[in-house]
Amino acid sequence: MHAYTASRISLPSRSALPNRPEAFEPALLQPLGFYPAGAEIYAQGEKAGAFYQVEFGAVRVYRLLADGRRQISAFHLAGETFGFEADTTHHFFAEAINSTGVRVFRLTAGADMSHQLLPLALKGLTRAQEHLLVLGRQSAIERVAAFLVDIAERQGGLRQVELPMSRMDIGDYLGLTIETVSRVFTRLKDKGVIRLLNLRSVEIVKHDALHNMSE
Amino acid sequence: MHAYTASRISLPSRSALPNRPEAFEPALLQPLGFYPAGAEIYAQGEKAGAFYQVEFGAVRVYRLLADGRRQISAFHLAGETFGFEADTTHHFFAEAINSTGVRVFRLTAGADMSHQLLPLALKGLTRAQEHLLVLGRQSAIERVAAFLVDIAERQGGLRQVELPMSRMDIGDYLGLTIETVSRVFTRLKDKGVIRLLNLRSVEIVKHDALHNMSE
DNA sequence: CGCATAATTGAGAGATTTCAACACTAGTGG
DNA sequence: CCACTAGTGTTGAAATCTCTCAATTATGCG
Repeated sequence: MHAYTASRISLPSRSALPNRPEAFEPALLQPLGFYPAGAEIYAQGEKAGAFYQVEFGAVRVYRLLADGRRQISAFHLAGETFGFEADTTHHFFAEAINSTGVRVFRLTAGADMSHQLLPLALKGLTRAQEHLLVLGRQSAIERVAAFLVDIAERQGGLRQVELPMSRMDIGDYLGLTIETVSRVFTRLKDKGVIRLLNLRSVEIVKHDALHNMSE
Repeated sequence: MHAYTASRISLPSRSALPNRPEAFEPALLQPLGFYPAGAEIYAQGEKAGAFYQVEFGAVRVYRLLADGRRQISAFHLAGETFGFEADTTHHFFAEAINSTGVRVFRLTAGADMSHQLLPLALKGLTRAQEHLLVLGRQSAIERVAAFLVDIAERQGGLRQVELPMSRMDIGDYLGLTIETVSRVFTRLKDKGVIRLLNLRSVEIVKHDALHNMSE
């Protein structure tokens, strides 16, 4: 349904990220999975039993309705963790957005990882609940502003934001169509709030304006 | 901002609930808080350090925008657990919807509750992510259908559903206005899918139709 | 019984979607 | 190196859905 081409966008180095990624023991012994653009990491209904940490690239986690409508519940950038499930079954799909390296942490029957997993699960829960406010109560321009602010913060708060995902991905994350996403980008550009350097990178010119818009 | 009056709706007994509530040790020694309709259980920004289990009644957890728009991220019915936070600070508000009894489990520095909390956090995460699909990609009628199906299941899958919350709460949960919620109820009634026994109780006549609508 | 609150209904306005055309981009192969 | 092509993004116009504003009805508690 979706076909994506690898991009040459370089994400900020891990040390530039606001939240240093956790080091799980024995992290270096865990297998590193490589996924090309669009590759499935796991599917809804599949047996779960691991969690994942993005080394480089980006991941989308989503769910589908019967008629193909898609809701991306989260993007995961370098250093971030995803894939834990309440059940022994995956409730969502996860795909590499572009060339992505993922460290896989298998959950073994013996080892207890509750300590490490609980803060990650709680962080994810807070994120999801905050996103509910965006989807439930914010206008298109507020949603895009919130998205840009969020991504910018996760990339270290730099002026320039690199978007690893397509407009369609952004739309499916924000509950909007690609046309609306595109129109809002144009509106923000015309207002002088952002500059579109190219399709996948945005410069935030009026950081305050963007921030105010999103709350 | 909101004033609610207590209702006389009797929720199903705990034994009728599909998921038996966890028994946390030493549960019976934990204080039982009583909250009248509309009372605050905790506020955003407040110090966290406990989690809560509904004994009777119902709770809404929500977040506000600066201009007063509200998004309810979850309702919690008898037997359900809520209130764990990633941080030491509450990111949301929690209020009793009507007269509600809540068991409070303080998190003490010594005791480690990761084992008990992780599955609850993961369950909450899955719920929130599923709700994202509803808010992001479903129409008003689909949202209300999904809501009724969800509440019905959590009340034991009975034909008759008791709604402890107002139309405004439902609207703020589904990202709709009260007028739209009301119109959708009327539409579902006219289609013969549900019957409105009174304002707070709904009989599901065509369960399959409702279920199909919500997916 | 009566008042305040909550819910329903109607009509018009507004935001986003849909459908359609066009432009741009990146990768391919001549 | 350029033309070609498929995919991606932008823009426009009309349609649709939900919201807003307003009036009416119903409910529940004192």
